Amino acid sequence: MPKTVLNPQNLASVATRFRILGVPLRLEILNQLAEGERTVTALVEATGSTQPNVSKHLTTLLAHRLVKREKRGNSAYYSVADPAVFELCEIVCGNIERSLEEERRAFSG
Amino acid sequence: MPKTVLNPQNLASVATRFRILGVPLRLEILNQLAEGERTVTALVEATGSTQPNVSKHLTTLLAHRLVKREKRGNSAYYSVADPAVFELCEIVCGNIERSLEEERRAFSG
DNA sequence: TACCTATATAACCACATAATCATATAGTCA
DNA sequence: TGACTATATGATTATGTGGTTATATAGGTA
Repeated sequence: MPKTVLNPQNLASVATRFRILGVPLRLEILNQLAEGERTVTALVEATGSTQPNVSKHLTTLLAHRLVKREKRGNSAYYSVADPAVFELCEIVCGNIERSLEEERRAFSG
Repeated sequence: MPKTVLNPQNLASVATRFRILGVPLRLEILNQLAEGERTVTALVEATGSTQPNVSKHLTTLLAHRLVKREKRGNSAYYSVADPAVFELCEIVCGNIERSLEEERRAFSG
């Protein structure tokens, strides 16, 4: 199964997608969008970052199709393109938890 | 559920883990290790990269507990620490496939 | 028209890091 | 011991990119 997943043609694409997710602010944005669509302004307030920075990350997320964009009136409403990304985060959290647990056991002997 | 996963304390850890996976050569290494433990030399040959480069990436993967290391004789045998990482790749591939399919549909009308 | 708000973008800086080269370390075997 | 192999590491370079500032664009409203 992994061999199918990681064949040479897909390898770069997969790596790119991981790299996109490897920025805390972008994860925070996606986390906000998990609760529903949000405007840029709302995301700026929620994350505490600057408007150009949030906007740029949204552009990146959009370019890689991790979010969708809908312009209504004066605002741009962003939403998660594929909720499956959250499964990723859960698996990663599971990974980390197991790592830490193992580390703890190794420490405690 | 996503809120639990992406709480502020874990956000940086999760992002880091994604960033570790966001390098093609590291994915290629993990892909090789999916078939079983490998020495550094074997990974150098399989990937076509240089020995110091492979060794450095293995050190990174080890530091973040994505691989395990066992020294036997003159060689170091690396193996995957947590097979769950391959689930990540499958999900990402699913994401990408759906994106491309959507793009294709949008193009074909 | 003019003014306000929301969003995007261009220019720039600073930093992280992937890759390379050279070298060091460590184990094996004669 | 010395010679060989395998692996790790330090120094260096080059490149990518996250963040900031300033500005541009566009829609709404008077």
